[in-house]
Amino acid sequence: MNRACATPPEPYTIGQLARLTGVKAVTIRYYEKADLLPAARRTASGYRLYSSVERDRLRFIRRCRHLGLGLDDVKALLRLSDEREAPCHQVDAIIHQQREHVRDRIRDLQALEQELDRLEGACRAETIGECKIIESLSRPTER
Amino acid sequence: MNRACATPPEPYTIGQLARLTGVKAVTIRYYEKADLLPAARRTASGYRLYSSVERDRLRFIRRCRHLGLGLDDVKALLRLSDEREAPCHQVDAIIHQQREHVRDRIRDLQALEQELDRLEGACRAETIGECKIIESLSRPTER
DNA sequence: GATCGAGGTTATAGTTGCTATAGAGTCAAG
DNA sequence: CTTGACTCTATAGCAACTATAACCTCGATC
Repeated sequence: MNRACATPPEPYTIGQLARLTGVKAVTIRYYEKADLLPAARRTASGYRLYSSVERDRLRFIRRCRHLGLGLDDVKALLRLSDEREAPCHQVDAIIHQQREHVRDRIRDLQALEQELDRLEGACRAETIGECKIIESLSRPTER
Repeated sequence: MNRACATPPEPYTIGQLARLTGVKAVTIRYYEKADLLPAARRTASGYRLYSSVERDRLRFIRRCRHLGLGLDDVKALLRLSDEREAPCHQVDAIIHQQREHVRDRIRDLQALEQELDRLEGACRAETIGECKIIESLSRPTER
């Protein structure tokens, strides 16, 4: 039997939850400590036990992280997602800000890419003494 | 007199070097500890003293960092830049790899941007209960 | 000569989001 | 009853700094 195939019955151990969500057990414990997950119920011997509630919460977290959101933003979204009557502009704001963030980062990286392109095309030499790359990196600048 | 205007005479204190290179004094000390800079000469009272050699080295480092290179790569480039007779294909390789790296990262972020665009356009609701963003983040997935 | 502010020194802890390690206990199967 | 997979805790490490504390030094001013 492949244990990855069948969905185990509730409650889940931390390893089962890890397999169900794609979040490693160590990371789950870390999330608990970081207050993204409530302290888990325990067996008599101290093993953590989880239900589908935590499973869904973890999947939510994983999706947020996949969007590049920081844990603080994830925490905010988790809190917000529980208040179904609250206005959702705060949710919009977090996503919007993240988009701006990503956009800026892309622009930065594209500038970087150009610079690296330029640099990579520059070296036609055999030795470092003649290498345009090193030369370019060593060239004096205003500052 | 604005101390940022006139270039101070050598030797430089750490603060002067910081102003000359745009690298903060704390970071300069950090670079020394991280072996990117040799241990500085000191005054009788223990102040670090620098010359134009370190100034140029720091500018080199700053340019590399600006290209997104890690300190290990910077260290390698610094070492290579001193061997003027050595072949420069290792230099090329570092720059090339970094370009690949940046390219990959851009691709990742562009996918992210699309996803965030989609998400941001989705919410037409007033309350979180109806918010498509939260819904989208909560939706069950295969894993 | 006392004092003041700017600048220097060290060592240590914090940042982010985990990951790795050590050393121990638990559980189900053979 | 032993094996092996799993779990527990606590601690340290990663990258590349940044922040803090507590102290020392320098040049100028009163």
